[in-house]
Amino acid sequence: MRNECIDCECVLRSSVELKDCQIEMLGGHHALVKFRKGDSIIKQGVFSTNVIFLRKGMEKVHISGPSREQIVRLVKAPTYLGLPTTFGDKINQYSVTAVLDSEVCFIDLGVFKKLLGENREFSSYILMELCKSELEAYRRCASRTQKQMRGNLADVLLEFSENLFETDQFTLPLSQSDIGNWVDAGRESINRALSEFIQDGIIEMTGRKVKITDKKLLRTISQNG
DNA sequence: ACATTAACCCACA
DNA sequence: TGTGGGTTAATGT
Repeated sequence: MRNECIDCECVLRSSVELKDCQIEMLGGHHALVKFRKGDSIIKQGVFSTNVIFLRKGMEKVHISGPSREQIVRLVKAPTYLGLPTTFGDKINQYSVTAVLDSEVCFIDLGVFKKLLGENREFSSYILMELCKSELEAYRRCASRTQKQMRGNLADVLLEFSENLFETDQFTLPLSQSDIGNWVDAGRESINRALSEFIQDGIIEMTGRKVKITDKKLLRTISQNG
């Protein structure tokens, strides 16, 4: 039987050579699962002993706050999911939900820890990823609290076009109220701001399809906020 | 908050 | 397999 871990990015991406026996171990203790958009992959408050690697798709990471659900960030494949939540605590501290059809691999935490112990490069790669992600979180936190809504919305659009989809034309995977939850705004404000962007010729929209026509202006809005 | 539209499910032909 | 009605979620103002 073919070991699908051999060419999986969870191994390749780290640019780390796992030993054959380590790949074997991974192969024997994982489960590949497909999720449709809207499906919940990690549920806050639920017991978990798996590390999850996202092979394909895009997910929103969200946490239930004092009064409402807060979207923390969006991630796309390939990446690990739930490292902080499975290492830090047996109970998930946040939720992850697919916003596009996705493919994920559940890896037993014990096996994952064993890999970290045996393979120094692998563990330093993981450490690096977590550091980058923490820095990113700090940056976003400062930026989001200090910027006006239009600036934040501009950031979201730029995020989609530059990091997530890498095109100027894409289909929003989130509803407007989700975007509101993301940038701390009501859905109506989002709607109005989007209309303004259209008026100003910055974007074109058909349903959820977005085309960015004036990226420079969008950047300006993002900067002065 | 309200009106309009789109998406979805189900019964029925 | 296709169509109308009824319901709900998303959107626009």
